Amino acid sequence: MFALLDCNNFYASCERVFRPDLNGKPIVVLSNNDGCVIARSNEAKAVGVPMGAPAFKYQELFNEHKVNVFSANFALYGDLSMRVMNILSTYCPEMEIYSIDEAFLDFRGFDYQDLPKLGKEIAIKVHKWTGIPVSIGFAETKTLAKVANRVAKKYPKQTSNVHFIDSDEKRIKALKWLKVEDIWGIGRQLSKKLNAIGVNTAYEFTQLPDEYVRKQMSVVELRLKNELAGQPMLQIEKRQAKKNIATTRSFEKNYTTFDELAERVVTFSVSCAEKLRRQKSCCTSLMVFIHTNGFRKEMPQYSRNIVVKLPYASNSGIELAKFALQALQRIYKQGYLYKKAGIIVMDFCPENEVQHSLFENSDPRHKVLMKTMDGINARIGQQKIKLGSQDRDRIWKMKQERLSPRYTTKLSEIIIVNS
DNA sequence: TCTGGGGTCCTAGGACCC
DNA sequence: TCTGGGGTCCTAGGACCC
Repeated sequence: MFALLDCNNFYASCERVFRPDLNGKPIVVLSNNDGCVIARSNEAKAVGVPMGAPAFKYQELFNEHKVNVFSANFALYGDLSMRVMNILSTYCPEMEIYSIDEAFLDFRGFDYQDLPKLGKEIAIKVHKWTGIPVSIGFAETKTLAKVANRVAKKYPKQTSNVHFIDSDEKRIKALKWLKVEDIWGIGRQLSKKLNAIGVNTAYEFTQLPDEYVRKQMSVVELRLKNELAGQPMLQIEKRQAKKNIATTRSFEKNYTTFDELAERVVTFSVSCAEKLRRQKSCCTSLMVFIHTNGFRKEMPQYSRNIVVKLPYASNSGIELAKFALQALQRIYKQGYLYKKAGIIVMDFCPENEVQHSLFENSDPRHKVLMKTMDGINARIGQQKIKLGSQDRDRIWKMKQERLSPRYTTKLSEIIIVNS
């Protein structure tokens, strides 16, 4: 049996942990710059706030239903996520942290355990110890565990937040209930295609011939079909080094000059370099992109990206910033209102296996310098040491008007019980 | 006025090799 | 008159996930 544990409305639930007065009340959490809705409590879903809703368009609805609005507080969510995962790791050695609020557990071989009982125990303990409510689905494949999890979420009372698919009857019942677009791995495009040929439920999808799925779709969907039929095709995956790393942001206002964009590009490069060093990789190419606000159709639009191959592998913020700036120079055009920019670093190699070049190499002094900078920033706070070409005063100048305290990671913001 | 950020995998087609 | 068969690597684009 595989289990999938998923935290219910995770970000919204995090906001409730230290604010029990918000239980039963609608909550939404907004993206960076307080742009759009990225999480909703059940009550917020019930009053009709859709996922991804632009906050400014829904202000009236928020007011009308007294929706509690929060800016994303990733320090809090990350810390609570870690606590949840720590508890899970005490139950099962084979675990895959699939996202900030989800984990697969491999219970194959737990033959003498009463898994239904264990599942309930896990759900209760996580809730009790962290304040985060969770749902758990058990089944013979990861994809079916996802399905089971959905059932548990949809029927919390009947299932006590834990659902088992342990017979063919239950499997078929769940698949007949599940809409095809709700299958893990079937998105908007594929469900449109499937609906067009009369396939509306997960069960109907499993009845398609293999060759059809393989030809009309791809091996991924064929794997999915087998998984839904109860044949495990996916295993628990070990945490792997990333193959791409990105730092991209929308700006709080439009930028016009090269210098404004350059500062952002340098800062994003420094951030990518830090992330590279954290996983002990160097990159050998990088992409810079800039674009105007695509939502403002009446404005002149401009959008370009450029990929540059580096002459040598590097994870030095100084070097990446230098190459990124050269790239920016090649794509920047005057006369546009820029809304977003980003850096994506690609083509990695391990930092201790860098192929040296005969003529041009990464400055060896940077290694020591970066280590020192990382050390200082780790000790006294992010971005305390920066490059001269970065804006000294700003951290991420983001609009975050509804930010909750960092209850668990910042001593000065700890909750006061009685003052 | 205001619309997020960060990832992965697969396929088809072109260029090239012997 | 007749024009093979088997590969690899790379890229862009499209799909998906949270």
